[in-house]
Amino acid sequence: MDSPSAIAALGALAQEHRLTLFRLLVRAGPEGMAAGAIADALGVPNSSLSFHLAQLHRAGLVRQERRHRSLLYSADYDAMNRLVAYLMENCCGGQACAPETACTATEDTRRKKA
Amino acid sequence: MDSPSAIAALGALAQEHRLTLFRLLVRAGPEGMAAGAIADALGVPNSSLSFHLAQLHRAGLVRQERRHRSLLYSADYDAMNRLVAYLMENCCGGQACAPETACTATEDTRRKKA
DNA sequence: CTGTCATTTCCATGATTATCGAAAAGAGGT
DNA sequence: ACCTCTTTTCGATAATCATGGAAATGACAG
Repeated sequence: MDSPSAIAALGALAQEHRLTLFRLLVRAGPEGMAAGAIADALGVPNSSLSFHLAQLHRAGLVRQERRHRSLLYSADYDAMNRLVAYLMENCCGGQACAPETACTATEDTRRKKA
Repeated sequence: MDSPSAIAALGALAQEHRLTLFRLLVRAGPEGMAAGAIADALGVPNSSLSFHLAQLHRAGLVRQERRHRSLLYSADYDAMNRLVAYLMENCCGGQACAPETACTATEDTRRKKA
């Protein structure tokens, strides 16, 4: 993870609707949710939601996949973990701290479920 | 951690200088750094740096403490950990994932060092 | 090929944010 | 009380971002 990517990701999350949306997708798991279902859940107009989804997608935090007529969006756990690791990098000069823990729903888990 | 606090924290970090600054303080450890030393390290004018430090402070990510004539700023590891936990909350519906790891330089560590 | 459903793009408006020089404010030391 | 060092506030400018209705796009079923 480099600085511009981290800034893009943090900026994408630093907005009421997008933060709610991302956390919704984190809870939803690797299967994700359709754009319409998300719009219903958040009570946000379609055009606004599309804008926010695009922001999260460009920031690399969210994946897009077509299923029938819908677009399924899902949280990218790897990206989230990389972002967290970047924030905590060399914490305390690397002496006392070594977090490195992450959400375990990686690509492998996803393939199993799918 | 509630949503407005998380948005404030994420927004504070979503800026080139502030992200660099926060990571600098994370590396610096619980002792922190003086505002002037930070300005030198980042090559940012004093007035700009003060603005960014205030943003991080209002977002609760950074602590302020006077030492002689200088103001020492240090990263608030607890706040960082709470933010990360908020992001990953109920990951995958709480089934496969339970990260919960954090930087260990908490207040106790700080008191020991000080 | 046509109709329909799901989603995105366009566009104008209003709101927030970053920048940095100059001046003010706060804290010690003497 | 005064001087000096450190940091913050002020203020104007430029840039970026959020919003939502209307129109366009893309995908599938019949």
